[in-house]
Amino acid sequence: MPRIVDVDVRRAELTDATARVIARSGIEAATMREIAAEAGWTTGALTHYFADKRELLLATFQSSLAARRSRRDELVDASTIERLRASLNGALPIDDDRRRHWLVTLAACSHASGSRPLADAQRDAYREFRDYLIVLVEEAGLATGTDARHIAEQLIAMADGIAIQAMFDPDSWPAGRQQGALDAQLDAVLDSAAVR
Amino acid sequence: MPRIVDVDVRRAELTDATARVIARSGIEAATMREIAAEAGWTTGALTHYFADKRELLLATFQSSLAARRSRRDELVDASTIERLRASLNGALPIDDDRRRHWLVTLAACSHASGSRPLADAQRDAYREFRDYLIVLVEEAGLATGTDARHIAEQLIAMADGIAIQAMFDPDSWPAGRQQGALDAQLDAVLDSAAVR
Amino acid sequence: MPRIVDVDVRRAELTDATARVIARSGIEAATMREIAAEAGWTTGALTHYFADKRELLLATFQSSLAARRSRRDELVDASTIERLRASLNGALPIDDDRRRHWLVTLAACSHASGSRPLADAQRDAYREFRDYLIVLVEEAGLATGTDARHIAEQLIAMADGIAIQAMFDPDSWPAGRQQGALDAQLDAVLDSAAVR
Amino acid sequence: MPRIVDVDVRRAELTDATARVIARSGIEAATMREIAAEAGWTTGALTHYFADKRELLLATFQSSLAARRSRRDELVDASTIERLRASLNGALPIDDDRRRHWLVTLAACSHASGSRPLADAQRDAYREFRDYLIVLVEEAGLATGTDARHIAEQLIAMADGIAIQAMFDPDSWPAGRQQGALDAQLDAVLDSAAVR
DNA sequence: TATGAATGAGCATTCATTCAT
DNA sequence: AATGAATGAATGCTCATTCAT
Repeated sequence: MPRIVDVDVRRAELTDATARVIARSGIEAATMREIAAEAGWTTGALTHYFADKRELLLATFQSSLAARRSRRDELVDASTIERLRASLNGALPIDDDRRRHWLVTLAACSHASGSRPLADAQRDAYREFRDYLIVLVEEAGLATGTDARHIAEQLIAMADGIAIQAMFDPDSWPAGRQQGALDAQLDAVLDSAAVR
Repeated sequence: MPRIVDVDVRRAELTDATARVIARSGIEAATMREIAAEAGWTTGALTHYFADKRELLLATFQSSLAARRSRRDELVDASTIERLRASLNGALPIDDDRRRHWLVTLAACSHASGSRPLADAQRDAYREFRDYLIVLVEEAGLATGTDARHIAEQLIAMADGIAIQAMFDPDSWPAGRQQGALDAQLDAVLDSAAVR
Repeated sequence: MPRIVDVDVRRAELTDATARVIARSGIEAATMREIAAEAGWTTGALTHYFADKRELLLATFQSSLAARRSRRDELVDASTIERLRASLNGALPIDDDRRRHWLVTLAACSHASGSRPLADAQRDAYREFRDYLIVLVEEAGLATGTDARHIAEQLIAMADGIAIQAMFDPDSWPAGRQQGALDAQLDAVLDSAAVR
Repeated sequence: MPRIVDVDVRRAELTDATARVIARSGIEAATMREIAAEAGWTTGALTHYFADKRELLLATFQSSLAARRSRRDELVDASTIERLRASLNGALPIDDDRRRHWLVTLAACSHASGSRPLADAQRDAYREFRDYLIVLVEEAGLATGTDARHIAEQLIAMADGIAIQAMFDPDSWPAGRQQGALDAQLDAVLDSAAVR
């Protein structure tokens, strides 16, 4: 039983190391050697936990997604609006973790053309997030059905759109500006939905 | 009297081939051999036109940007609002060209951590687009100064946000849905700006 | 508990293989593939022991020098004059080992213009030999100070001069002729020094 | 008829350029492109004058030898002893031309294992020089027959031996030291021959 | 004659992967 | 479980050579 924990811990160490390497030096520098060195192991050790590199990359991407989800789910006690706001905030690259998540996501995206499982994981993660937001939108009484979906999609677009700009031009987009822009747009959506 | 070749035309053929390979098979499959084969040349020929792979990738990205800009600038005779709408539409992956541009952009993004010139090119392209939109926003009388900038940034966020979703989940985002979502949000922005 | 390998032994195997290839087919034929094949390994294995080709070539040259030095130092019990004679003999290409050493040295020399470490190694090896001979010349009571140095340099010139001729025209210079010429000149030097 | 002169002039320009590149950057840097650039031509032009690289290298070596011979033969009016002294001096790398000749010679030597014509040219050049010296030794009345040959070989060994040391350690062997060492040894040989 | 575009084999090197220990 | 030696295919790139102009 302790062994099982060990394996998961070790896999997490390795996917974290992978994410750090990708974030620091780009996907092309993320070789098995470099990742192993970052994690403090040898290349051979990696193969005990991941059959091959593709699997490691996929696991890294999924681990990054899981971390984002778990951050989001910590707020289970907050109000619906607060959870809405917080889960959108989670999409902004406003700290190292979130910035790393975006870098891993973009790396995965640029490999997705060549890897079906990666493309599927990416699509499913997006859909999971969208569905999560639809529930919140409905819970908050903003809209229902197709309208709720459109609002959820609009909210994701807002957050992702700001995030992409911040990734392209970090100097122009310090954390405060990102959150300010997101809050302003979110307020506008909430207002117009409330009016209706 | 050597064989005369239009260097710019040849370079464009090669960056186009590179973009096609990246879009079709992902950046990791974009080897010099594969690109050469796609272009109908041998690897050695590539080095006549690009010193090395990094230069080819940078040129491919810049060529993709230039194509997007030239599509945008064709509308020089249209009204300000039409040009606004069209230039945002240009950001949506609603046809093969635009979809390819996004794939090249994301590939460049995942390499930017390891390549300063690529990161700079990406940042500059974003700023150029933002500044272009600011002018349109001011021309359209929607806002001036900082407000115009914020609106421009909001518009980009909307378009890029929809685009990213469409890249992650193409099946959920046919061209019509993308444009519908963008138009709806754009109308909301225009309305709220008009009210003020 | 990985496979245990004596790194120094393996490095020596590889530099020996390199020297054999250089001697047999010339430096331009000494490719990583050819060397690996000569050693009975694959190219990838070379990189476990040498970072790159330049390092392998430098190590090969230094190994060749070390072998020559160790042959020389075996005669530690002999008389000074015998050691003098023997160490000069070591410079003549009178057997496969010594001939190979000269070929490696000349190959290194022709690469030295493009490789500072190689040029330095060559210069240092020459100076080490000269200083070794100076000590012997003084020990033998032939001369001291600057005179000892000039005699040492003259002795090296004699040996190297014969060696170079033998390398250029092996057919005219069988082992016996080389040693005969060297002995005759060495005797003349010893005589004239004794007279003084 | 003027064309024929042109061809020889052009070939000489090209072999000179080759020698300069070899001397400056080592044989491995002596690519066809580099040589063509050094000569102020394009690679294609080289093939008009030399069938392939091997032929160019061989011609370069022979041109370097011819230059050395022609320097030697300018002294046709001098005394036998002066011609002896001067022709040995010609072997010392005491100026750029002579130093370049040695670098070309050593480069050729390191390629000779892989090129029979180069090895033959080298051997023949050595024999030609030896025979030239034998004639001078006999003319000078120093010795005849086998003795003359041995003296000639000894003189070459002296000069080449000093030259090799000067090539390995140029800092320790300025022109003056080289000539001083050669003169001293030459005097000793002349004395001992005169005595006999 | 001279160009320089184009070739394609060959190079050093990298890398994911395997496997004996 | 973990090592690291070894593999060998694949990569980016170089280069002598060819050839249409």
